[in-house]
Amino acid sequence: MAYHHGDLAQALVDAGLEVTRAGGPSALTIREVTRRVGVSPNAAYRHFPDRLALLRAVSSAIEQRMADAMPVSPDQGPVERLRAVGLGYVAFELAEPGWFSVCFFGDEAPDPESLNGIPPYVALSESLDMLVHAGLLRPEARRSATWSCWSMVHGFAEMALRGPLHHLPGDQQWPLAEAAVDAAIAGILRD
Amino acid sequence: MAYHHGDLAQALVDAGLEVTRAGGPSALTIREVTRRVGVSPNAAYRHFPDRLALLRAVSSAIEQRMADAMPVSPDQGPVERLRAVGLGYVAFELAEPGWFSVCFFGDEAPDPESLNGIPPYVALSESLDMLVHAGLLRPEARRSATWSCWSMVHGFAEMALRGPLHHLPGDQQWPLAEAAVDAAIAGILRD
DNA sequence: TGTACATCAGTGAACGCGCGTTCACTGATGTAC
DNA sequence: TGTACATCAGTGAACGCGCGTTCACTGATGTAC
Repeated sequence: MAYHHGDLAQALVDAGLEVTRAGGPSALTIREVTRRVGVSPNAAYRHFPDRLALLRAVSSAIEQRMADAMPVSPDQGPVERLRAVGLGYVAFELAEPGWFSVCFFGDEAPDPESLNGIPPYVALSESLDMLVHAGLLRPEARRSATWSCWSMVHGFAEMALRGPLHHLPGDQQWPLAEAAVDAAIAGILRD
Repeated sequence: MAYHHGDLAQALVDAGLEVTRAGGPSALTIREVTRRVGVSPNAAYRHFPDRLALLRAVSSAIEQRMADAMPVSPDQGPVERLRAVGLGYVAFELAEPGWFSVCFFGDEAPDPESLNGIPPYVALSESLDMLVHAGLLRPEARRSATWSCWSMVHGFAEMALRGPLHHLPGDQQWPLAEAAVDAAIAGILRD
């Protein structure tokens, strides 16, 4: 209605969330996003210098939603907590594969420093700290355990989303996900 | 030299191997591949009905190379064998990420039946069978163990290739890969 | 063995697509006096 | 309070790109008699 949109930047990010939800990072194009908002393509350049800048803004918005979608209940033992974090990760990646790709496997990999701002990484870290504190995980195995756990859940989600488990219906995927998470946990615990 | 190329189909597949090696499945375009062979774009349509058909042919060629690159030595115990298979998988994916994406995570996921033609899957299967036979793996856990192991190695490779371990130099990645594979094995074995 | 002819395997030009981005512009908004 | 003017936030058209694919074609090859 107004010639000036009001908050076009936010509207573009919202549209970006829509398109990446279904199609991942490559689905975000300046033209499609502006089309959805009902604005000319180059209007976007008033708010973002180029496509990548818009994609980064969308990525940040997704990280926020990820945090909201993966709450941790505090009254759990360390093993149960780690299990919940792992299954939460798989569930979120299966539920929102497009958004997931944007954050972790888009055009640029997250660098080690920025990991602390990424909710599932923080949740994983805390769970492992609790395991060490409880004497269930050897301190010197703490670091590699991070990557073993993350590898397992992410690998499983990839199998289910784009890999050989893709053809399996969801209710048959889930028990396999649980088995994978349990195997990862059993594999890192102190003998 | 000859107007008729001789074996254009094979030449196109070879060029496809080149481009996908560096750029993965999306790097395979009719125009780029024909350009490399020095032939007009539509010459490809004499040999392949469309782009996807060519991509499939390239994918088959890669599977063959994968088999050659991952030999199994027969004089190993089942656990050592599984470990070697897992580390071989990680090593190949790290060495040839582009090719890897073509086979497992290209435009179409491999369906369950065709898995038996895929070398690393076969090697994994055999190792797990040996574990069951040796009494180290419960038979009813055999199926889920397949996916747990595969998830771990694939997930780790993704972490190292495109994920948060990307910035780590290779010699620091490898111990983490070994820890991940060992965790997967320990996690699936009979308690 | 020679030759007519079918077929095979290419060519060159073009179509239509969607993309990111730039250009010159204009109407709406806010602000200084 | 009114007004001149700067700035802001859009528009519409266009450029150049690479893509898959199709069209009508032509030179090379092989084969039947």
